[in-house]
Amino acid sequence: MPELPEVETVRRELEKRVKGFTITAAHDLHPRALKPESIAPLKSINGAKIFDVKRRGKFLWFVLDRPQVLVAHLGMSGQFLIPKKNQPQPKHVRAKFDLSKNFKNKELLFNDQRTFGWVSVEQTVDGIPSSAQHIAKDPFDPFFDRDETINKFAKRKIRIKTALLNQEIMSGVGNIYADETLWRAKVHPEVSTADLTKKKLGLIIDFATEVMDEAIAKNGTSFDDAYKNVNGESGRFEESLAAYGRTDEPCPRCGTPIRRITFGARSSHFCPHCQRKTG
DNA sequence: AGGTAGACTCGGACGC
DNA sequence: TGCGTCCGAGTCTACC
Repeated sequence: MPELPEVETVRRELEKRVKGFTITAAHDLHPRALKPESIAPLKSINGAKIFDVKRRGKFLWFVLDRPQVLVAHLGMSGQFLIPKKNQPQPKHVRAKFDLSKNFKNKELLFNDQRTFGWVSVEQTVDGIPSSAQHIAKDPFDPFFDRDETINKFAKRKIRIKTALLNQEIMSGVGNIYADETLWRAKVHPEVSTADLTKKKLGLIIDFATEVMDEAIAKNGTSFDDAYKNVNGESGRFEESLAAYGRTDEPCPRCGTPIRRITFGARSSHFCPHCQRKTG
């Protein structure tokens, strides 16, 4: 599932491969591909040159030679793919962008099996697209404020796992990296933010940053092949997961079998020995 | 108003 | 083999 490290991997690859190209033709090919809030049809960006590819949390957008931006969210299974010649067409293409630069042409596909992803044409405010205005800065943002984020966590009275998934407190973390973060921090996912010291909350932020940084270095996690980079390759962080998806396997730290619980229709994996509810 | 549950989505896994 | 059911998970909405 694409979380920050996967979206950042895609962003970097897009920056390399489509920056400087002009979108000669953009097509949406599925009724839900274009976000209903899009201020214009996709074809309105025909002729736009891509200046840059940016990201906040899990939101991705293309800066164009005009005020509007092309925004994309990968949802659970969205992929940007640039297929090689003679490669079979992916199965769930939701949008297609014909690109051109100096008589060189390529095709950028937005592929999405579960259709939770979308693209849209939007205005920006302070450089951030309208659909991402409510999304908090992620820890890799140069203006990310660690103390402010600690205070935002501390003001809440919710399970720490739920808080980590809340993109309005700190963005980028999804279910996989939330479990990995809490395993590293030795904090039970159901502990209330109100019962954690500011020092501990700071450590949790630091571990989240660390685990996502390591995942970026391995091009992300491809847990179930839903996530692929632009070139079709998988990430290599899965082998480094300590807790997520490792139910009944020994905790890499103490050997106790990893447990899986569910709340809020989400699964949480943790070590019952290292991550206690009390203490 | 803050917190939580539920809806949306669909292909793969699982069970009978 | 085939069919029905469950599962996952980001984000938004509705409800308490």
